[in-house]
Amino acid sequence: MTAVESNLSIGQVAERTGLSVHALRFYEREGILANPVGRDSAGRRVYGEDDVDWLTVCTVLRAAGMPMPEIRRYTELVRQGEGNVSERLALLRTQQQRVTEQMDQLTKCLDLVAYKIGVYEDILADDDADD
Amino acid sequence: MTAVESNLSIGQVAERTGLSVHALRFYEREGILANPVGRDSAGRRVYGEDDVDWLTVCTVLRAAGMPMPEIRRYTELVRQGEGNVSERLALLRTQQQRVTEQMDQLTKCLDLVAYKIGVYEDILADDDADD
DNA sequence: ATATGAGCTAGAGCCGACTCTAGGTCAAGT
DNA sequence: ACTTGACCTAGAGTCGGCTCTAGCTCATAT
Repeated sequence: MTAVESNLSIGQVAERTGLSVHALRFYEREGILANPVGRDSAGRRVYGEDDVDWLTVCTVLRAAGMPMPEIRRYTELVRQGEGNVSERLALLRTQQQRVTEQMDQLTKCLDLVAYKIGVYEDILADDDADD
Repeated sequence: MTAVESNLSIGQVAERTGLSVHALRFYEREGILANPVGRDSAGRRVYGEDDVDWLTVCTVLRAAGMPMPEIRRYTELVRQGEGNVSERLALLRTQQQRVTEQMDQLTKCLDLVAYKIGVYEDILADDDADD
């Protein structure tokens, strides 16, 4: 059994994932949780360690620009279980490509910026030499 | 003399830079052009080759997440000419750091995604073997 | 008993960076 | 003469991803 129930409050999950409590509620509404979040007797959310793990994956994907609808779709597929591996694969490959494209752009920018920094550093060095 | 006046229309600049004509007008309003764009007798914008060059730099910076206000500031400094090299340097170093941070996140995501793709590929391969 | 703090829902608001619309000018082609 | 197409301005609208507010319920500490 993989029932790792550590019974975390939304605040604790926020702390662990770096997401705000607002964002966590928002993510739930958006269907971005592998298994529906439980509630205690007072209606408060009760998260498990596995939710934290899933949310951590999601933050990595989000930070790399994967759009919410795709994350939601991926979440649905995971929730459904077996038998949809090729769709999951397709989503991940799309993301993989998105990431490599961004990398290219960042590299381009880094080259440009490094070059310009070099130029400006030289100017400053020459100015100092003039003193 | 560096007056490279090729007299380009906004449409031609859009084509060359990949920006929309809307975006070009927006950028002008935002002060994102090294030298103020000229107008012809009918009030139409007339760009030079150097504007295209500058806009190209800007798109690279934008694509790497440099915010408009910083691009505007950088543009102002370039417009002012000499004597503000260290502020330019500071802006570029900020951008350099922003870019490397993004790279880290993308790398993290790429690792995760590549790992998961591997897992799913194995599953598919096993399924095929079962046939 | 009451104040504090964490949580709840539904829904409004915000921010950045465009994008689009309305209503107009102008030059060239048919 | 008139249509087409590229351009103009001012300003409104859009979209994604949160973020915040109002008004509420609880449990715990003083």
